[in-house]
Amino acid sequence: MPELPEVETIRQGLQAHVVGRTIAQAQVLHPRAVRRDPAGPAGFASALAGRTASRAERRGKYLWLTFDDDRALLAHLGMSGQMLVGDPGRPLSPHVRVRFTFLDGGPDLRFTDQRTFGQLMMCSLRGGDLPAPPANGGTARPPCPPGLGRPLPEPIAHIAPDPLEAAFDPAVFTARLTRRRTGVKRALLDQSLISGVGNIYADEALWRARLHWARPTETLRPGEVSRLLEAVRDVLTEALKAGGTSFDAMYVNVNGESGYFDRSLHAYGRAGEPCDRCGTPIRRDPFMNRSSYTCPRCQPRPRHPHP
DNA sequence: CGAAAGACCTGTGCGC
DNA sequence: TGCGCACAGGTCTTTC
Repeated sequence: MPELPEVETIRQGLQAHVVGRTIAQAQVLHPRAVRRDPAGPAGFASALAGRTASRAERRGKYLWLTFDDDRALLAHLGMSGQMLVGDPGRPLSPHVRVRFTFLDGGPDLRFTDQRTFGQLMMCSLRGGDLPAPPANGGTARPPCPPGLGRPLPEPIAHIAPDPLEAAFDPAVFTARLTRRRTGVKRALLDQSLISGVGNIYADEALWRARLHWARPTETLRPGEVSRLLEAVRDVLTEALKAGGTSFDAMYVNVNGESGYFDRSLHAYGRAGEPCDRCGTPIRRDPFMNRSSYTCPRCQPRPRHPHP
């Protein structure tokens, strides 16, 4: 599943292979892929024809291409979304939802999404200081400006900063987290509190921080919160490092199910296998219509778990 | 505002 | 063989 590290890898791929090229045509092959775009499939397509992206940016699991008039193409990959760049003549797989061709006749871009939870939409950028134009039409600006208050797509104004961006404030996060009345894993998955973390990396971070998923947020001590935050940062950074080389060929397979981080997983999906720290079998619990994996010894259930 | 449940999707693997 | 069902799970919407 594409979480922050996978989405960042894709962003880098789009920056390298799509930014700076002029779109000839955007073909919507499945209307559900643009269901949130108020202009509909035809409006979406006509809004993109002839445009040239200036940057590829990301917050949490969202990524977007910016254009020079404060409009943006916003993308979320959902559960199974992929961005594929390759020979425009290759066969069209059945799950391609949107296809972009370019005036240069080079590699096309295909948004492919088996389970159709992902989506694309055109939107406006709001807030922050608008980006200065590139000095000489090149890549003068960093691809993902670290500054506070950078412009964000309007539809994701409610998405909190992710822990790898400069706008992330640990003090603000800590205050908001401990004010919650819920379990710590629910909080980690709440993208309006902290973004970029999904079920896999939530379990991994909790395992590293030795915290149980049902631990009530209001009982977390400052040291535990900083331990958790460090674990989240570490797990995301390491996964990014492990996957960061997968988007450099002409045929670019940028997907979230690559499993390149599988070998490094300590908890997720390891029910019954021995804990890498203490050897106790990892346990699987039902959680929010999915699963949580914990070491019953390293991550003891709290006395008063949040239901 | 915050918390929780339901809806949205489809391919895979399992038991019967 | 074939059928139903649990499972995978991120986000938006609705309800309280």
